[in-house]
Amino acid sequence: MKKSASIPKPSAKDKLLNAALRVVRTKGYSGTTVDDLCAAAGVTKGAFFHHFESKDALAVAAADYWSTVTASVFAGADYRKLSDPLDRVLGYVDFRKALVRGQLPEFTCFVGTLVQEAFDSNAEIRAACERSIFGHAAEVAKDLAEAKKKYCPRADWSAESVGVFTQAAIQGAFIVAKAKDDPRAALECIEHLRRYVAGLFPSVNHRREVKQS
Amino acid sequence: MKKSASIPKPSAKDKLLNAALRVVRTKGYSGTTVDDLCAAAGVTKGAFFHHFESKDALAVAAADYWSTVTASVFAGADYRKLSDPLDRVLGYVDFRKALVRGQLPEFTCFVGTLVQEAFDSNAEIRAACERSIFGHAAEVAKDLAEAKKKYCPRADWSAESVGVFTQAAIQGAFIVAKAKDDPRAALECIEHLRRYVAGLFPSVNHRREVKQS
DNA sequence: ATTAAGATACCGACTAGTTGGTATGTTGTC
DNA sequence: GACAACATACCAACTAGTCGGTATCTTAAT
Repeated sequence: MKKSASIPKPSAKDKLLNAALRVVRTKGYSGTTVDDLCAAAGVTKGAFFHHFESKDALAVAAADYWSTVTASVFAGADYRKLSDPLDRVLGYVDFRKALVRGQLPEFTCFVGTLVQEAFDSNAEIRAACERSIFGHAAEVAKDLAEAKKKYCPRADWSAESVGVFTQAAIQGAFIVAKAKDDPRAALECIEHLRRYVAGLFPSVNHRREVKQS
Repeated sequence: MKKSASIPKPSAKDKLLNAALRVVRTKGYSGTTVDDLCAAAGVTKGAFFHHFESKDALAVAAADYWSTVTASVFAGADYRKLSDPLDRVLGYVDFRKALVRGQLPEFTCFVGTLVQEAFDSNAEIRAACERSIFGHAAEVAKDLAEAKKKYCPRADWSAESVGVFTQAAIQGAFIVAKAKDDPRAALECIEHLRRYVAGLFPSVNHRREVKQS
């Protein structure tokens, strides 16, 4: 769609999408005005409505954008290089912990925030959030399925379902962290998630947590 | 604060609080207007601002109201009568599953929805949500602490932390259900939570799930 | 190489409708 | 008649979206 070589300077569209991720996670979707987004992106309203039909259309685009941004973050993470699938699964959870840094709006989930507000009012936004969350869950489930096949093929849980649960637990971790205004609350929750996932492989002598860079 | 005997007919204040629980869970907090709330409650704007200083003040009151409503729901549930603390803990999780019925806005968490939007913009709302979530988590932690003392006093997890995690997992379950627009996604997540909690007591031969009325 | 012509990207003043909140009644009860 | 509990009318600020306009980039014929 757009040549990415030579860094042509960020377009208003890109700036608006990035601004949306930041501002919406801070103020919520309804609480974010189009003017807020334009100001944060450093563009005008004309630019906004040149690139997006409506505020809701931007939300859909931003959710899809979030999917690609996060996909590349996880694709490039160190734990992906581990050869053992269970190492990758636990490495994923540890990586999620490592991502909990800085202020809350910097590490919480854009689509998780968005879907809370839009699930009932806009079907297209909800669908975009579903793609993002369940697409990511499916990636986690791939490693889970491999690990299950290798270590406990007869276990009575499905990789898909556990993959979704990892996402739920992490989303919930963000909510309690917001309620307490303390990122450490999220970390403790993700610790429990890790313990649960490790416990799904009772035959394995669990290695220690892999430190993330 | 208010005498509850003899059912004197619902005041505008009560109607507004109940309307807030319903409407905010459907449309989100910023997406809900004062007029929406007045219409849903069947009262006028004058009544609204007679009882509440501002929309934000109503949010705080509604969060505290949510705390009392939910506290009485759980206090009156059958699982509370079980004598064994671990039975009560697992009965709690099963009860949470049983509450997942009807449309999404009917069983999702008011304060979970609210804090997502208000954690950064209004400290009093956030604090009210913290009281609600962590107060409830502490109730769950009471039974967890008793169960731990009875069955595995030397286990390396704290009842408080697990109590908070139960809330996180349930909040996350609601988010994935909203994303998928399917309550069953929440049920599957709560199943995983149950498996995790049960697994914290490895010495116990786990009984089957208690059916809820 | 120049130029004409169209397309794309962007600007910012403007508008119609909405929003939280206010000012001023009215009603019933002690 | 004083006070609480509402109701009605209204407003100033804000909000999503529009619209006429300009700058720059693409294409292709000369």
